[in-house]
Amino acid sequence: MLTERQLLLLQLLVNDYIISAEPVGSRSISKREDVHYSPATIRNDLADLEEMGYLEKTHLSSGRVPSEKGYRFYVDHLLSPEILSQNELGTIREAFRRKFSETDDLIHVTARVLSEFTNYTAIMLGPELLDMRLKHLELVKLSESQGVMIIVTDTGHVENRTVSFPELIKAEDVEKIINILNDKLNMVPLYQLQARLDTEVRAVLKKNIADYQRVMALLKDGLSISDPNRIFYSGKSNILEQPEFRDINKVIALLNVFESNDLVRELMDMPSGGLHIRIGRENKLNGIEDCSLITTTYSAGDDHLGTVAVIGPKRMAYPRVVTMIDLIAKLLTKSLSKEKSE
Amino acid sequence: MLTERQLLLLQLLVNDYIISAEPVGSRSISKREDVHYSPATIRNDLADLEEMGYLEKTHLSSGRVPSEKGYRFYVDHLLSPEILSQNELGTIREAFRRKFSETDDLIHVTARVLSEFTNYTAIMLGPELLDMRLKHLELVKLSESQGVMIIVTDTGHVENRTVSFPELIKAEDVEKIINILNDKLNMVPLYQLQARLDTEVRAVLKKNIADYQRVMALLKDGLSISDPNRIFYSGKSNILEQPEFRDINKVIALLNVFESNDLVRELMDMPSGGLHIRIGRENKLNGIEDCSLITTTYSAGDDHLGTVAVIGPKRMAYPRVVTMIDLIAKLLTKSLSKEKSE
DNA sequence: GTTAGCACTCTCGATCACTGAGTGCTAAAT
DNA sequence: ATTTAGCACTCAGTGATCGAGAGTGCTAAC
Repeated sequence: MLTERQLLLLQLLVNDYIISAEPVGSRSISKREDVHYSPATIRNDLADLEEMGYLEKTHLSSGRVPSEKGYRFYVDHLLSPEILSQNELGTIREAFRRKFSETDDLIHVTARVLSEFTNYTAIMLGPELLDMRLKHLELVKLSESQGVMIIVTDTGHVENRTVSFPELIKAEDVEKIINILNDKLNMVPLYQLQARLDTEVRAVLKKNIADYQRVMALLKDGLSISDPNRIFYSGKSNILEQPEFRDINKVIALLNVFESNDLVRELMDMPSGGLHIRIGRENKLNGIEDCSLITTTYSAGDDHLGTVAVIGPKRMAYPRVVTMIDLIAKLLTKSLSKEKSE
Repeated sequence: MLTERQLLLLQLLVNDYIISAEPVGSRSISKREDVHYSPATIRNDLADLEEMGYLEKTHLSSGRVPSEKGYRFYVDHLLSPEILSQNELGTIREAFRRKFSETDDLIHVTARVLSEFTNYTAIMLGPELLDMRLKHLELVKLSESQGVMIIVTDTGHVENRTVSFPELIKAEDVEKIINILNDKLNMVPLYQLQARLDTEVRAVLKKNIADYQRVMALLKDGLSISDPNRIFYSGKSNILEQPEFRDINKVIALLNVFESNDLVRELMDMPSGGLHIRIGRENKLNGIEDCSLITTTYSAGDDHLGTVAVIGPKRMAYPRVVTMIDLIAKLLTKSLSKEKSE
């Protein structure tokens, strides 16, 4: 168990280190106004904390730096969210007040605000596409042989894919097909589309459409939703201003992670909704051992949850980021639900 | 005027420097098998080339490095495109052979191939949205008050935006409106949509729809195309492996440029189609004084031109990149036109 | 339990000498 | 008239050395 004083010292040390990025020594802690222990006393406690694994030294006679265990303890027990100034709060609220013509737009703005107010990198992950339901289908012919299949989901998300038309299909037939589909597949979850095509649509098509087998092929093709949800970033270069990223190789490793959507999706995959903090190696992913990730979820109507995250160095301003990401996820949720029901 | 030997030396020196990234000395040039001049002779010529502004020294007694003027001369007069191995050619062709469900997909793959085979960063800029023509409009109601407006262009590009519905508008009315719009606005360039709404649609709506003023407001809103064309990147981290980017500040400057779509669009704006090479400061943009940019255009049917670019250090493997970007732009054009007319 | 004092460790920056690569210039060779 | 050999000179980079400064651990006194 940690003594009161040790708790205090750990907290002060982490706070200090977050700001300075330099190993913190006993003397500099003891100089603070709110501390009236001598350097020697502090040294003893720091030595204990180090022995217990909460602190580390960069070399034999340096000041201390929090270990991952230390950060973990800090965020679990010593973290008090930062209170934002009225000023900042106002600016952020203002950013969400304007009208957004596209959902993508709103997501972009959210990412930008988050990265600008934290000075780290913001990552936005849309809700799982496959969980959405079909609201409307449309098939537009572009030329004799090519067309676009458009899928609108219940959240207002729009997917599109190019399809090649069987030759000589008639315009009325296209209309008929679309009507059948919209009738039969309304509000079906996207991941079931393929299956329902066989069970519910095939028979009707057979009855109504001449060349129904080719049409089925076209539909199968057009309704294959493999496309994963999109990922947006903002402030990628912010993280580079952190002193821990003066080493180019770390930068390369990090940017490589960002370039792989799969990795990022894996990285942001959390066991439940709400706020999560992953520190350093707790992220099971090469290249970001020196980063911390804070995620939370936002909702895009009903139970469609998206994820918003901030990634920065382990030495992250946790109090501020926690407050910020929480606020911004709530504002985003509000904006999205307003769009739906206003 | 440059002598034969000077031309040769300039070419050899640039080629050498492109590979080694180190200042090139007279001795190392003279050691090549295809050169039989002594270091002293070469030194004299290099001194002349330097005097004429084609070469520079990093310090008084260092080897030479090409100046921007030197690179310019090199690409204008000494550049012979690299011939790709059958092997590489095959792999690249193969990548374009598979089926793409979305145009975006194809663009992504193009960017990836280009960055992987050049080891620099690829940038893809879609055709100007505003030049496209309206092929099909759709208005989908999501809830009582919200809907999605979908715009399909003649190239198969799909745009969408959320709109708020006037209360109590009837489903048949929505259908009527859409029919009118599709009738009146077919093949109108997107940049004219707003204007045509007033001149051609207003009167018809007035006759047919009860609450026509509110509907007009909705349409005005939904048809405002301000959204600029999208930009894709691939291999952002490749460029960081170049020794000239060991300085973090250059990296930050470059990534900042990448984060601003406006800047990148400005950067890639060329006076004409076809291949362009911009070296260093020829790019009028802070942050990329040390980069070269090679762009060319691809076509997405008719006269919709998009731009594809490779950005790397001034010391770029020009012969290879020129060959590569040319090949890939052609393959992309072919894939896009195949999609339309196959 | 807390603090003062002291010897010890390690980093960082400055200085210095040395090496190697490269140049410019002059005079000899072709 | 070119081309080349020879030589003195310049400069970046490396490694060794040194002192200052910050910090620690330990012991003994408060």
